[in-house]
Amino acid sequence: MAVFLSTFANKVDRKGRVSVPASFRSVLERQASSGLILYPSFKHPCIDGCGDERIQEMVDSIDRLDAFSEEAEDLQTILADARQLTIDGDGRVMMPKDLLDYAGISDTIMFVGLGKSFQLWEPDAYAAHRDEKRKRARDRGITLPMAGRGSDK
Amino acid sequence: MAVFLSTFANKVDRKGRVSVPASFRSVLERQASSGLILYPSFKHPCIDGCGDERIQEMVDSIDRLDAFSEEAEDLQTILADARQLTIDGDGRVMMPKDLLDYAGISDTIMFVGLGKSFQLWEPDAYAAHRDEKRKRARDRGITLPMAGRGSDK
DNA sequence: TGGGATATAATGGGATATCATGGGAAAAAC
DNA sequence: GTTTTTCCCATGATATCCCATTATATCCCA
Repeated sequence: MAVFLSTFANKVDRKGRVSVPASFRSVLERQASSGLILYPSFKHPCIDGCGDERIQEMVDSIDRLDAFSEEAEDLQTILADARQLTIDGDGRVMMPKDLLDYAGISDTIMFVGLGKSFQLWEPDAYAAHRDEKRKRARDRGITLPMAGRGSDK
Repeated sequence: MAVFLSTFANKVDRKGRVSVPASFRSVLERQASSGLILYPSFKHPCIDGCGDERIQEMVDSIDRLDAFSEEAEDLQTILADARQLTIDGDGRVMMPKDLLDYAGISDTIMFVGLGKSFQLWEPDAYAAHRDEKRKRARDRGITLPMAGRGSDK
């Protein structure tokens, strides 16, 4: 599997560990990711996550902006707040407390696949967020502008 | 065969497994699909399905949008709700319970070929849906402009 | 063109492997 | 020396693999 797909609800144990969903692990391994990178979302009360590949792309993208622009500075805060977690032999990571607090997570984490990246949510918050997004998508009339096809025009 | 055609009714066994129709499997294999992707339909009480190829295109398309745009977020909900199922040695997949619930499926699934994709329906719901669609097509007088021909202009 | 023989398909069930999770002990940090 | 982290093993649930059975479709040859 090459992309982060689907959602998974896993438990945070008393030591602060969580199992990374097996399918997410296989995506990360394929990226030769030495682990997994998390940072607080600046749009939502959740945690954004990805592998090394994606972070590298983000760094390159930011680098392409004007060096001292406000935009570049804002985006650089993502890098400053990011954490690199190593996955242990059982497929788990230690969740930093401040990130859990930021997302309002207590004992269960929703892993949400978004293709090239993923998010971690508190289950109820995610349910609300998902409903809102789906509703908006439906109201607008969702269309998939597919790459590499005539309809893409 | 290169496209998903015809309809097939297969049983969901007590373990939640279903045989993917052999002709659908051969289409997926031709795509080098390691499996099959399912997600709840936006428009109907049924499950949409396709191969890896199509999802990969979708991910690439979304990736081309601005990383934190609303449009990208709406489209990502599809990825979050999608499931990748692997086809076992006997040509079967494990159906996730929530998808079965969404489509109201209990013990029999209708596989409906739609060319480049397909749908899974509860048999009675599909019969009703099919009648309605056929009736509408007849009332309107259906026409099909074929691609790649003079008439296409 | 029959009509039996041989694939292919769908389905069922038991054995095995994988995954998520919990807890203890060793190692490292403070 | 106490706390925190890392490593290792145990467990239950669930998915996966493997084999058997049946039905249908395809093939082959008289």
